[in-house]
Amino acid sequence: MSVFDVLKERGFIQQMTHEDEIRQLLEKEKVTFYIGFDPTADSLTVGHFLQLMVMGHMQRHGHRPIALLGGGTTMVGDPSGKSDMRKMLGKEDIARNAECFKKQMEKFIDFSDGKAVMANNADWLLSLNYVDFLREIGSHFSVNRMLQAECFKTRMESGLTFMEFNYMVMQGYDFLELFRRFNCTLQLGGDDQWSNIIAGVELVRKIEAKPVLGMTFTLLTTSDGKKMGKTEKGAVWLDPQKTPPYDFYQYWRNVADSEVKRCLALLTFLPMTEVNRLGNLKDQEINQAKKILAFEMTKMIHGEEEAQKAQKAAETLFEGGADLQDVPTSPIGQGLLGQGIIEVLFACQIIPTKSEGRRLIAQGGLYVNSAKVESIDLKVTAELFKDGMMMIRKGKKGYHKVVIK
RNA sequence: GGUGAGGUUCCCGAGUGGCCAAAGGGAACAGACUGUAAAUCUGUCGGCGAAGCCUUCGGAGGUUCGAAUCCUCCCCUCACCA
Repeated sequence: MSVFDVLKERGFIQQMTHEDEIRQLLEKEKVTFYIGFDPTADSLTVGHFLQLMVMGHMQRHGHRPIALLGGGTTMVGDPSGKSDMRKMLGKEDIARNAECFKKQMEKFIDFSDGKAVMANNADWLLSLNYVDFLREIGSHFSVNRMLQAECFKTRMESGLTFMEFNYMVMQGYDFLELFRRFNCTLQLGGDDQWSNIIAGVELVRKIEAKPVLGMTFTLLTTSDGKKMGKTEKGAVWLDPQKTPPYDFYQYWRNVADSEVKRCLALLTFLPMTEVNRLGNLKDQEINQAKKILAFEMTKMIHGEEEAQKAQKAAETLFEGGADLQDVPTSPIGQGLLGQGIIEVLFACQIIPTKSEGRRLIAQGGLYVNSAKVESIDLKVTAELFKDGMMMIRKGKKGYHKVVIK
């Protein structure tokens, strides 16, 4: 089975510039391909992870991935699919973010012995000469055509700066550079990158007269079209500092029934027979599939040990048990003893404001050691700490352990 | 640069001198129902609080007993024209 069939079967593929050529190429040759990642934050997200899964599948079938860090393109910012211009990032921030990306990627992709390449488009974009670039590259782009591009559509109403308008040209140029440097003949990316990918494919074909190819993958969205990987706290990050393994596990443990199969196919390496079996479970049974999804993903990203911990903590809290060791914990100082419950929760950042704490108690949504808090006047005393800890439950699933420092 | 339309609480969007912490919708949170799911229903949804107080409607001033609403200047966005 070629990697093309694998990607197709698992539901990755969205659009292709030349379907037959891509299929044949992937079956017959070892292909060097690239996916670009713009370091706009200091951690990758699950959206990036989907791209890394693709890289993983490709690499397993002997193809050579290039992970292209957008040190140059991030200076400009991709307008695709965004309704507003992104805040401009400084060079130092971008470089630091790129380092973070790099470290995280190395956990999933094997970069040893040239099995994969890490590149950064800052290396060629930042030193470009404006006029030379316009003459050599800009002359191959038709503004008339660019304006038709899907990725600018939303921006044609709300406004698009010339800076961002050039993003497509820069990404097109990336492909040309990678083709020249590494004989990279295939660009992959999320479906929001379709316009940018076409730009690159056409540019290389015009200048080099070589049949390079492009293909996009499904975006990680829920069935009603919303982006997945978002929580009330923001994105689901791969960095354990930003999204703790327990929260990460819980996110996937709680995905909607209708997403389970898709997530298993896209975000794990489980064989499709298993994915189909698990994804077709019904009612209560499908919780098994969610546990496996959550465990597998946590394992890939945070390691087996963390995955075990997260799973154990979750089972203890939701299914009963004694081992509370791995539940998220907030330490408090001695000085908070005798204070009101709201003060303590606020200090632990379990509640963002005191008003919200009051509201929570008024609505009966706060529990201390499994007992509903009836009054906002409850004082936190030493008696509430059993075995040195106080269990807080916010709503149905927000568990926190509070311990005294 | 000219002309026109705008900038409202997380988002969309009403509000054009007191009844406005500001309609409605979305998101979010809590409760009921459940399977740590979805859908549905109910409640909450600026902050601090016992009442009450404080901060908010692009920014800075001003008029007024009283301004998101009126005036002045400034900043920004969009459309058409140049």
